[in-house]
Order: sequence, then C-alpha cells, then structure tokens
Amino acid sequence: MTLGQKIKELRESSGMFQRELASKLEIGDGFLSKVESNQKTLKREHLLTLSKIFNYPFSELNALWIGTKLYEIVKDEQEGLNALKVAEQQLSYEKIENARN
Amino acid sequence: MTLGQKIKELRESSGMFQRELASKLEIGDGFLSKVESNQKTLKREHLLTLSKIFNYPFSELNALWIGTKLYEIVKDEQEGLNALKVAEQQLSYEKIENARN
DNA sequence: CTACATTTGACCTAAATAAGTCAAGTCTAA
DNA sequence: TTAGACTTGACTTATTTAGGTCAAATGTAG
Repeated sequence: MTLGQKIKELRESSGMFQRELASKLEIGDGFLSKVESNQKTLKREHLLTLSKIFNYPFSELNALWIGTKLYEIVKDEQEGLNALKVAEQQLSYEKIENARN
Repeated sequence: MTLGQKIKELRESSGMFQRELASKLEIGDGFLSKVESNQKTLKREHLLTLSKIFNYPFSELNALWIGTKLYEIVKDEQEGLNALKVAEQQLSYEKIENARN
C-alpha cells in the first residue's frame, strides 16, 4: 500500500471527489490526482489534515509517507532490498546503543 | 556497518593513509575524513574506484551507499522502522507484479 | 453527445542537497 | 615539542527536489 493508494481509498470510501478533498487541502485537483498516483508528494503538514478529515491514525499516514519516499529511492536499484536491510540494521543498532546510555 | 566505516576499515587494513586514498579518488583528505564519519557522501562513481582499489565487491559498497542514505532519512523518525517495512513490502509486491507479466 | 471526474504534460520558483575546498584545530607518538 | 594524521567548521556553487499551477486530453455515465 502506497500513500497515494491510501488517500484514494480513504477519499473514495467517504464518497468525496478529488476537487473537494483538494480544496480542503488547499491544493489543485490536478495535483491531488498526481499525489494519488504517487507522481507527486504531499507536504508533510497535509498528513495531519488528512488524519483529521478521515479520522485515520496520523502515525500510519506518516509511515506511508516516509515509506513511499524510501521506495522511490530503492525501486530501480539492484541492491534495493539489501540497502533496506542495511538501513534496518543500522537503525536497530543505534537503538541498542542509545539504550546502553 | 555504514559505508564510512567500511571505507575506513578497508583503508586501514590495507595500511593506507587518508591522504593517499583521497588522492586516488581525487578529493581532499578533509572530505574523505568526513566521508568516513558519514558526514558527507561520496559520489557514486567513486564506489567503482574503491571496489577496484580494495578488490571488494561493488554490489556491497552499493548496498552500503544506498543503505546509509536511507538510514539518514529514517534515523530520527518515529515511524522509521515501519517506513522501512512499507518500502520493503512495496518492493516485493512490485517484484511479484513484474514476474506476472 | 456532453457534463463532470480524472489524468497527463509542460512549465515554474524557491529551497534543499550534493559535493566539494580550505584553513584552523586536535590527537598522538617519538 | 613538533611532525604527521586526522577532524572540524565555515563557506561555496551547481544541481536536484519539492511543491505546486494550468490547460489540454482522456474516461465514463446518463
């Protein structure tokens, strides 16, 4: 699930048109269309607005936002999956380090 | 293991000084010092050079290069780990999709 | 066919990032 | 105590990315 897909899903399941949601977010509907197909990214502040409009957990939107961004980086990479593993290891290592201090 | 750490490790285990390696890469030694501590990133072309100098697999350097970049993005994120999972899922999903066609 | 929803392509500007340099400061052994 | 190895901070310039707009093209139900 990408952020774009999730937004589209939330929007449609609440019977809203792009123009309506776009206006709530104060962006053009052409832009929203691209956001829903992951051709463009939303500003991060918009996530909070979305979370309120659809009563959907902010943390999940946040994870999708970052995750989609990461995916854009690795999607055409030979070593994409390994790179994700590397990042994961560094992240858990850092956590342990911090816990020690 | 970060890319910087790996480079330092390779360099030291081959008894080379920063100035020597820096000159092979045609960069300043101050810059290399920062690269080794992940304060700066190397150009990607440099990875091939490193791979040859140290006779170390390019693919691994590549994975470290991208991985370290990903880590920089997620390291201060609440949802960092989840975001990595999201990206991983998208990546494997895409693979399946491609395999179907 | 035509009205409305959506998608797409071309374009734009401001802000951020990449990829360094250089000089000064620090560390460490001899 | 001083040379050589390394680190750090301040700065720079060129390129990329973010975050859009707008009009035209396309999809689609009635």
